[in-house]
Amino acid sequence: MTNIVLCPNLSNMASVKKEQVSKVSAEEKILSAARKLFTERGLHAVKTRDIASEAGINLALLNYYFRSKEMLYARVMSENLTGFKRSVSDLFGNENMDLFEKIEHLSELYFLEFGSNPELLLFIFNTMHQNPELFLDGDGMQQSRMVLFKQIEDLMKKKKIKKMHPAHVMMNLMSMTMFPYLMFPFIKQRAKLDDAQMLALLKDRVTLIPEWMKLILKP
Amino acid sequence: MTNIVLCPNLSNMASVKKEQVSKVSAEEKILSAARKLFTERGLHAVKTRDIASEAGINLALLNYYFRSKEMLYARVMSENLTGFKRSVSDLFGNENMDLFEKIEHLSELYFLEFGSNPELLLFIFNTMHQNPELFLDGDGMQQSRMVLFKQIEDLMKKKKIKKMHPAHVMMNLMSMTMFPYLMFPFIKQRAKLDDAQMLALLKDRVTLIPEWMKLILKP
DNA sequence: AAATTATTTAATCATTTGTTTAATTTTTTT
DNA sequence: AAAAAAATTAAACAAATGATTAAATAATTT
Repeated sequence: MTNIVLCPNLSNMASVKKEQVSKVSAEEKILSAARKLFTERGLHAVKTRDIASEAGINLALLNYYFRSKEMLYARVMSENLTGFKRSVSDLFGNENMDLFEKIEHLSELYFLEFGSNPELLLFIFNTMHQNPELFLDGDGMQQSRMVLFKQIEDLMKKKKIKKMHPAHVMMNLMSMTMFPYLMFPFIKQRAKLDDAQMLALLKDRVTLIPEWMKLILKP
Repeated sequence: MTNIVLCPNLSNMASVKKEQVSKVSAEEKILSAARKLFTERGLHAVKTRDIASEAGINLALLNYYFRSKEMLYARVMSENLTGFKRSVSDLFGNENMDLFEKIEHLSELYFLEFGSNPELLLFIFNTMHQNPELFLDGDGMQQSRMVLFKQIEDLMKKKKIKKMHPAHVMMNLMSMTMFPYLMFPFIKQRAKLDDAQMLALLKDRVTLIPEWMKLILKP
């Protein structure tokens, strides 16, 4: 009797075999295809058959490895988010770094993460709206934001920076760093730039944004 | 023989009857429901049956009045876009208004348009990515942008504003005005604000953004 | 090598979903 | 009021789609 095993290794990525060196497993192929298609088109516009054919595997393997389309989507999401969320949380929560250092690092973090892959931020952005529950802040993120907010408010009390609602500081920082990646194809087209020029502009912003933030915040 | 008429008044909104005063036509109900649902969830996540039940009408009426789901979507889109695009185009192209006046007006335009309806900008944003062809600039918009760009470059030549790529000026302006509406629910939650407070913040930005832009652009 | 387990496949199932049909009711026109 | 047109409905259709099955193949273990 063939005793099939549903979802062989959903939680552990081990499955290290002796001679798989250059061979890409079906599971990996599915994940890559899913990442690509979900990123481009979102959950509902992508059909399981699209993923199967993009991955070059049989349709049934998708359910064999990931149980359902939704679980595959959640998996891709989770992978995309976890690392990035922790980077941001660590940065915001760092007590040994002042506001302007954090602005510099955040600006750079976004460039490194999304400069070569702008659709990824769009994907995250869409998921935020479609599955906000995946974005409920854990304790870590909440504490980290508290640290940052306190830093902002302290600087205001000491009159080191202009007095304004801390949300404005965050909105401006986030706007200037994230928005260009979200609008990538349109800015590219409207400003008549090629990929290299666009990337150069985004790289410029890594140093420009902290300068602009200083100008905005200077008392 | 009952000679049914497909798509009674797709192009003309006339259909003025004698005594429909307070009664909302099925067509209007469908449009409202479609606007609401498409705005919230996008094209693919919304099913025709969702629209029918939200509108409280028979499923077949959707096709009777709008031929297909896609055509209904296009209709909603077109309505959402046309007016707003013209406002922006007119503003950008106005030769009798200088850069900073335009910044002030744009900032206000966004607040008036999206302050009470933030999902609308999200909808437009999603459509930009899902149906970029609907956003191909007409001649009007292209010329208008040219006017604005020329103004920016002139000011730079005259050393009235700092020298930087005009795209940065546009990106910063657009970022600071649009982004908060796109992130509305998240900013609200994370900054622990209620709707009134959030609206007040957005209203503050109407005057703050032009000031910040001046700081950024001051040579 | 035999037995066991894991992977893969083609075919099929069961819903969902966009659309259409044909009949019925309501409204308007004659 | 009768006739015609328009609006509405319930039912059904056809295609798409997520998921499952059972059998076949490959890999691993004993």
